Amino acid sequence: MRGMLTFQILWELRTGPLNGQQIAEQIAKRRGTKPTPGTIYPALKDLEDRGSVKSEKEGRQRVYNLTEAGKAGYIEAARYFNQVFGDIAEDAKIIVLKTDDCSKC
Amino acid sequence: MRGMLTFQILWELRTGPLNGQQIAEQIAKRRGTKPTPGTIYPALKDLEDRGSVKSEKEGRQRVYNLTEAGKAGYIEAARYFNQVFGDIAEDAKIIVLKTDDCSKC
DNA sequence: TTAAATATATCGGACATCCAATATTATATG
DNA sequence: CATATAATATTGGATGTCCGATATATTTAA
Repeated sequence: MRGMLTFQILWELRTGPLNGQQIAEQIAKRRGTKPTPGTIYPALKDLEDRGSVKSEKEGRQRVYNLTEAGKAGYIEAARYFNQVFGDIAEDAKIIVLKTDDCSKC
Repeated sequence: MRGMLTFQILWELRTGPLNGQQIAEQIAKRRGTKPTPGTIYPALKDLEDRGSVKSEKEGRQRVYNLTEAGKAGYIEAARYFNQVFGDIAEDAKIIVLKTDDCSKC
């Protein structure tokens, strides 16, 4: 699906400003592997070019924040995600619950 | 995200055999636009080459079914999806509920 | 002061998605 | 029988993802 990385970045930024490496670490927590700089920085640059995030350089770190447009875009993407994946996500959750139960037997 | 289209195809096939156009229509129901032949048939061919689905030609239709490997692969992909997107999906659902409530005010 | 570590930034290449356009095959309709 | 429709199949191009490698900038450690 297109746009899933940027959607995840917007999701991470919804709670407050983060720098590039922090975003990568948050994504790593969920997906198990840390995205490399070659993944994170072009995506952040693209989001900034499109006006969804704004960054401020603080020393060697660049801190990223959602803009108003970014918040609106995140909500729109969340609605679309729910529309496309809502049922799929429910099934996935059930599968995990069933599989975990079985693995405890 | 990589692999999301094939994950959706496996999800549609989990309930029984479908042909290419039926799969496209099921995906269209959720995402609002119907994938074109250029999207569906290469993806189905790849899934068959990898042993996740098996097809049988019936007249001008080719009917696709999950294989045992496909079922296992679907469960694995569902677990990964839940791991990466479980929290995101919950938030997306909350956003939809809140936005729908507001649009009714 | 210098070296190491951290953070950022870029680029080329590979993979997956997505489509438009085109072609082929098989069935339905006139 | 000829035409239209439906389904499949393929290809090239564009977009997004993802990475490894490399380079630059800044802070920290030796």
